[in-house]
Amino acid sequence: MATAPAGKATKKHISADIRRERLVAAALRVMKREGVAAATTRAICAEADMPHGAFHYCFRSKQELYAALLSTDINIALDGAWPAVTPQADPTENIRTLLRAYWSAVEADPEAQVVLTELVNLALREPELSELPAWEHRAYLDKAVSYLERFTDEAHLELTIDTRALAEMIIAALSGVISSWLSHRDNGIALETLDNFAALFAALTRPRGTV
Amino acid sequence: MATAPAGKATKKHISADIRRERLVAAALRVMKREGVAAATTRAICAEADMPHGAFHYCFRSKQELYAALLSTDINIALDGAWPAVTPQADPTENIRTLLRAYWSAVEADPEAQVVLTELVNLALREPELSELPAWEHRAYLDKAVSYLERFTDEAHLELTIDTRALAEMIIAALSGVISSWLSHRDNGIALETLDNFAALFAALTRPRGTV
DNA sequence: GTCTATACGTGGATAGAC
DNA sequence: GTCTATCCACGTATAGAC
Repeated sequence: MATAPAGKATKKHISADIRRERLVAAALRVMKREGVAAATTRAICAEADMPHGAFHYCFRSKQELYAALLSTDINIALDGAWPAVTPQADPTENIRTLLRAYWSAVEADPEAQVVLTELVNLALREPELSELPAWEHRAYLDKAVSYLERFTDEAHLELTIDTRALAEMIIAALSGVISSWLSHRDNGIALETLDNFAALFAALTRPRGTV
Repeated sequence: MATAPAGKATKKHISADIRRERLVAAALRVMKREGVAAATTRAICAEADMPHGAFHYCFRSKQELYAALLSTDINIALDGAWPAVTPQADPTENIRTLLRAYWSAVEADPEAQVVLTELVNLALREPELSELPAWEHRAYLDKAVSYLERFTDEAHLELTIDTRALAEMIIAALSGVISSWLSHRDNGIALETLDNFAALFAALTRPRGTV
């Protein structure tokens, strides 16, 4: 921030932080376009219009870049996917809205999903990165739990199943549908399956106070 | 088969077919142990106790090996996972048995699942292999459909939803639970989630003839 | 801090002796 | 058919001039 007066540098002087951001963004573009395997340090630097040497004074190693991608950049797109509750509407409709909101984020940027699965797969093999998928899963789970709490609260419902257990099912349904979609690439089937899941999940709610 | 009299070869003479099988098996072992990325042609040949040069007169390219793995070797482990129906038992129990049978195949060889997801991911990027995941998905779907038909027939039930749609949900639930499990590695949660799904899916059945 | 040039290892694939 | 030796491209990472 306040450390770069940038006086009389012979070459362009860009703060390392900004360079990091640009490299991460460039990496993501390359990965979406050509796959994680094709995102070599050379390709990433070229995409970011930087010399190859820049990579290693922004990141100590390539794993550091993977970590940066997994911990920040990817999930952002899905952070806004937890919609408002409409108390007067059907439980089914509310949950369907939830699942559809998530799905439309996927549909809006399918390549990001492919990259995400590739990165998670990669991370599961690297001991230094293997906790990131676990964190990510827990983050999603917590998001789902707090949505369900908000939902049951505002719609005056209660669950006939443990909240966390239902959240786990929702996450599984979402990632399962995505996984199937990656194979068949049929948006209609994916959406229909999610709608069917919504109806099932709604059956696990009842008006509060009902015995 | 009948083409190798193996007369006076100076070096060991093994039919190319057998070599292929051994290489595929060796590749799978290496992949389970160290990941798909580590399964180089050299590592595979070393694992199979063959010289490196053997690889390329058994397979034209490495992609051919990937294809062989994806189309035959991996799915076999899960082929036996569709259990018998117990007509006198609960629908929930029958579906739970189905999901649990699949899951126990996963639990028996978790590394195989990791490898499978890695290979599918890889195949999704290679145009020449990208149809294999689609085929695999359809194969699972068909298996699930025929199980459901057998199930509803033998247990005198009917479905309140399209058979194929339910099959799609079952596949999604299974792969979703696996995907979550890859992150948290908690067998208990996975099994519990599957049991919960079983109860939900059973709610989509009713005794035949009921209006 | 920035960039060029290079080191060093390893990948898939092949040529050519046996 | 089989195996050894080699080719060539490309990966990450670093040394060292500016």
